[in-house]
Amino acid sequence: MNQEKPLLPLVAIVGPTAAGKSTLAAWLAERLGGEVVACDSTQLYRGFDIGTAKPMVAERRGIPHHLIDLLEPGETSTAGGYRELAIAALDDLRRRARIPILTVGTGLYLRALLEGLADVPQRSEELRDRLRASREAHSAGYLHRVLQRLDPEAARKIAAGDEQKLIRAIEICLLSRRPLSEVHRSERAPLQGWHAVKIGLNPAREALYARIHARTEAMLQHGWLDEVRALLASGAAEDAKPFGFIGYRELRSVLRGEMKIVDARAAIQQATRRYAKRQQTWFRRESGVHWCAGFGDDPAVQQQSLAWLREQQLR
RNA sequence: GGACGGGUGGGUGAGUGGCUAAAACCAGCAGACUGUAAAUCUGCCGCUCCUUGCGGGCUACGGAGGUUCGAAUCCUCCCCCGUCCA
Repeated sequence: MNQEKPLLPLVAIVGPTAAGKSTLAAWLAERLGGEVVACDSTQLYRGFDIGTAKPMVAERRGIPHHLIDLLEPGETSTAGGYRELAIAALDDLRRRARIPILTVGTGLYLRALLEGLADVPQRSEELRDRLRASREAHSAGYLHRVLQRLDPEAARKIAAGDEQKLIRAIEICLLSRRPLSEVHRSERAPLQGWHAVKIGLNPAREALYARIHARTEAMLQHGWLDEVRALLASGAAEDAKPFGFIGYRELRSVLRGEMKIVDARAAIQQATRRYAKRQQTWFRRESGVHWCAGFGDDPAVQQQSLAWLREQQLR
């Protein structure tokens, strides 16, 4: 049972990587009595600092930052796991009467937090291994045919080549003994007690790409490669999840001698551009976003955001 | 100067007479995505017109000619690039 909580404002800053979300968040937090809550699947990992663009201490302006550095490399972040952590963090902020300001790089996590997730089983590695094994033993399109049998409606929505989503869909059907599409129709539990106001940073594409390129250079100059080397030396498994993140995978190849640093840099910049594009595609559909056509460190954007937030909270 | 090899759409690179606006991959663009999401996947990708169709027109495989019903593919000359010989 959810006890009735008074509705408090929660600010979510959405936008592509390198748009200046962290800067804007700290700036707003200073003026609104807020604290920053990361909503980013990669910043959750301890030790993965430079490449995930975690705000450095100096950039935090003394504002507490939450949901950063909580997982070890060997752990796996998930949308559901993030939701739990975030709800706990929000409860804490509520008690202390501070406004949460989310820096949202991972759209799925925000949605999971705000709208809730369907009540479905968690991932089961054993089942997944078995599915992958039988996939090996069959012809192409096998997983899609399996889902077709379990849940034709879901099968229509997932491409035959999308193994990752097919496996999750089949997993849910099997574990919950119900079709996924039916599960998804059931009620989700949206976040209680918070009223989300969303600000979107949407700088011009070319300018964003230029920033991405420059930021990648800066990250490398600030010792990103050494960070990766140290993480590997500290005993983290080379195939641990965060080593698959943009940049970490390329630099791991450099350390293995499989790639030259200049090529890695170009690959990182390109992967980041593509990532930013996917984020923009996702956020474009996000409802109720107040969009700002600029970077979060732009004073005009900052003033505009603050003014807009004040309007919202006066209601 | 001579001998080979090669010049294909933004890039790499298949293609040796019709099924080729031209494979594949990359880049790019658009999109999907309810527990891996910095992930995964899908569509488009010469120009243009419309009655948006397995539709029409135009342009295209270094350049110019030629052979052929038909050429990126064959022939001739020219221009570039690479390797080797002088």
